[in-house]
Amino acid sequence: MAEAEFARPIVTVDIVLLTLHEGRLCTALLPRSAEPFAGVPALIGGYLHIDEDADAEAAVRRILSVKAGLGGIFFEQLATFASARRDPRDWSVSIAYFALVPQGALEGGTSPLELRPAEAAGKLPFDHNEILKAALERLRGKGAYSTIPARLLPEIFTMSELQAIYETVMGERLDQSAFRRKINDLELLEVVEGEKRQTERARRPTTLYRLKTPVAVFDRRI
Amino acid sequence: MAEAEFARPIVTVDIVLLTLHEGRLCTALLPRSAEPFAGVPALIGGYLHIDEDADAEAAVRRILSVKAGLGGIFFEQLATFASARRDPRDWSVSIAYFALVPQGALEGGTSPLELRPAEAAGKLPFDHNEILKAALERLRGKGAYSTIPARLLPEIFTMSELQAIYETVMGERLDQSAFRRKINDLELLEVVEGEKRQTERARRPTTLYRLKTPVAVFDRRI
DNA sequence: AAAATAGTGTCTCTAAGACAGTATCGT
DNA sequence: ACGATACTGTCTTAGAGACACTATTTT
Repeated sequence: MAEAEFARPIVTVDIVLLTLHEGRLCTALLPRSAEPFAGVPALIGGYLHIDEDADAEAAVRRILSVKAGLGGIFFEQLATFASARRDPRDWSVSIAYFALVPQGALEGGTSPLELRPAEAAGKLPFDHNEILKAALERLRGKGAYSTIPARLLPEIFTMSELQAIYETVMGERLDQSAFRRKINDLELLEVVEGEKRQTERARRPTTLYRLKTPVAVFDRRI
Repeated sequence: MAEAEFARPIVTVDIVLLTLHEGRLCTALLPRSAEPFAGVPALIGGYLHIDEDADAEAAVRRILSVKAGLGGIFFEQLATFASARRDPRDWSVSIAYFALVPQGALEGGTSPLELRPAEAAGKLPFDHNEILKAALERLRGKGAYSTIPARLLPEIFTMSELQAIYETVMGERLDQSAFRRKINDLELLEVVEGEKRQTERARRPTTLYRLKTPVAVFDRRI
C-alpha cells in the first residue's frame, strides 16, 4: 500500500457510571489498579483487548463486569477523547461511554466503587473531569427529550419517583400536573398491576408503572 | 504496572463531508489511494499520525487539507466505530466526524472529490454506509434545533436561502411566515448592509444576513 | 400592468405553566 | 377529623401552522 503502517496509539474505554445516591446524582469511581495514578479514584476504564473484544461495546460490558461486577446495564457512547497529552504514557484514545444504574443497585456488598456527587467529584486523573462534564451535559440535554433518566430507577416505579428523577437530572422543579399530562400524552409507560404503599408515612397508595420501551426519544420537552 | 501493555488496534479518522449540490444534500467521496479497496470511492479518512497530530481534531484538519485541499471548514465529532470486523487488516477504530462545506465551495478546480447524493451514495467500503447514515441522522436531528444547517451556505445569505437549506436538510416544506418569525425571535442573525438582487428574473431586492455566532443551539424547533 | 419574489398580519389550535381543587389512604 | 400524598381540572399564555395579504422591484 502507498500509505505505510503508522505507529498506533493506546486505545482505552472509559465509562462514566451515574447513579442516584441520597437524592443526588453521583458518579462511581474506581481506584486505579496500575500506574499512572495507581490507587487514585478514576472513571471505570481499561484497555481494549483486541484479541477478546468483538467491538467497543463488548469491551464496555467486559470492563463493567470484571471491574465493577455489573451486568445488564444501560450504556451509550458519549464521545471519544484523543490527544497526545491526555495520558502520560503515550498518545491516547479514550472511547467514552456513559452508563446509568438504578438507584440503590450499587449499595450493599463490598464493591470497591466509590460514589461521589457528579457535580463535585473532585480532581480526577487524566482528562476524566472533562469526560464527566460531557456525560452530565449529555444526560441533561438528552434527558429532557427521552426516557433515559428513567434508567436511574428500578424497572417498576411510581409517577412521583419518575418526576423526582427528572427534577434531579434537569436540576429544576417540575409542575406535577403538567408532568403527568406530558408523560401520559406521550404514552411511554404501562401500568403494572399491584399497588405500592409508601412505608414512611400514612398515605394513599400509588399506581406503579414500567417503561413500554427501554429508551424512547421524543420531540417534546419534559 | 499490573496491567500489561496490550496489542493496539488501527486508529483512523473518517470524515463525512456534506455539501449542497444541485439542490441536493451530497457527500464528498475520495477514491482510496491504497489497499484495501484501492481506487474505490470512500469517506475522506486516514491514519492518525501520532508523531504529528496533537489530537484527533488536528488529524481531521490535516486530512481535510492534504487529501481534499480544504481549510477553515466546520466539523464536529460524530461517533466512533470500533470493532474487529470493520477493517480486513486488523481490529480497527474509526473516529468519525461530519463536516459541512458551503454550497459551491467544492465546485471548479480539479478536485478529486466525487459528489454523490447523501441518500443514495451507493455501496461504500468498510462500514462507511453506516457512518454516513449516522451523519445524516445527526444533521437532521440537531439541524432542527441549531444553526448547523447554515454552515451549508456561504457566510452571507438571504432568508429564503436559509429557509431552503432547512427544508433540504429536514426534508420537509416550511411555512415562510412561521420560519421568519422563529428565526427573528431567536435573534440568530444580523443584517448585513447591502442588498442582493437575484440575477435570474426581475424581483424585489433582499435583505442579507450573517450568523451572529458560528453555531447556535436552541430549544425551539425550526 | 404583470410577474416575481420579499415580507407581514391574523386566526386557530396545541401544549406549557400555574395553581387550585378533589381523592384516598393511615392514624 | 387530620395529615399526607395521589391525582385532576381549568385558566392563561406562548408558540406553531395555515394562509391571506401587502410591498418593492424589473420588464
